[in-house]
Amino acid sequence: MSMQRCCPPARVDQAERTADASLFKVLADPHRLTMLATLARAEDEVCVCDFTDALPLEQPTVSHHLKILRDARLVTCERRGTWVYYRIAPDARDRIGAILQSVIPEKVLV
Amino acid sequence: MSMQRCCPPARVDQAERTADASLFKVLADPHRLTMLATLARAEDEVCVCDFTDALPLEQPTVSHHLKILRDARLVTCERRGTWVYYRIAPDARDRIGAILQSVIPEKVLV
DNA sequence: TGGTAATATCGATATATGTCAATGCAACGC
DNA sequence: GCGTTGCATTGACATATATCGATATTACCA
Repeated sequence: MSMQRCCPPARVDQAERTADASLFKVLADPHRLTMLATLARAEDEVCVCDFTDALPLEQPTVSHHLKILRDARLVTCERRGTWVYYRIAPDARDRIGAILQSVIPEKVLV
Repeated sequence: MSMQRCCPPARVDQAERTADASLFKVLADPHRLTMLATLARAEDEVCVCDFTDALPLEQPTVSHHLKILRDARLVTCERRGTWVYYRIAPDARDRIGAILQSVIPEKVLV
């Protein structure tokens, strides 16, 4: 007897997920998460020097991570004098939440 | 005049974020997101062969990605005969949502 | 104008990651 | 047992990423 198929073929999701994966990639570093958590909890903006002081990273590395967060538009920045101040983007959480919802939709009880 | 400090020093978040970052790393690949999205939408379980058929990846690569999802306990699997069937872990969404909440807490309107 | 301080960028390097061919292993049918 | 099929593992390789020293840039102050 010939082997039967394993099962009715499942529909594999066809949505393009490259951009979503890219955003998760931005989140896939503990120091960037620390930066985001700090910015999310800050009353106001946070100076780059605070990160440089507090994180176990050299200044170019801090700057590198901030650029990745900027490019992903999860944070915004503003220079005042020699200093640069960062804020979390107002829609940062919603953007991540929306992606999570699109990948694993919340089951609503009927 | 001497330059003043940039600002009252901000408290940089001290929580350990390595494990959180690791979970986001698991999500930081478009093919793994496709697998999760497929499993999340499946009525029931999904056979590995469906992924091998539908994704533009060779079988060892599919197996590699599934192992990463397994190790992160975002999916479970069960062998029946020659075939192996995967399911999304029941707490997958909640675990990711909890991390998002811990990094960027939702602002509750007062 | 010249010096200093804060941040960004560049270049180099070590490590991590995605991919696949080759191989191993388990289960099935004959 | 033997061949076949589905999936996992291994090993190799190319690319991506985190990190840092060196340097550039910008703004301030004397």
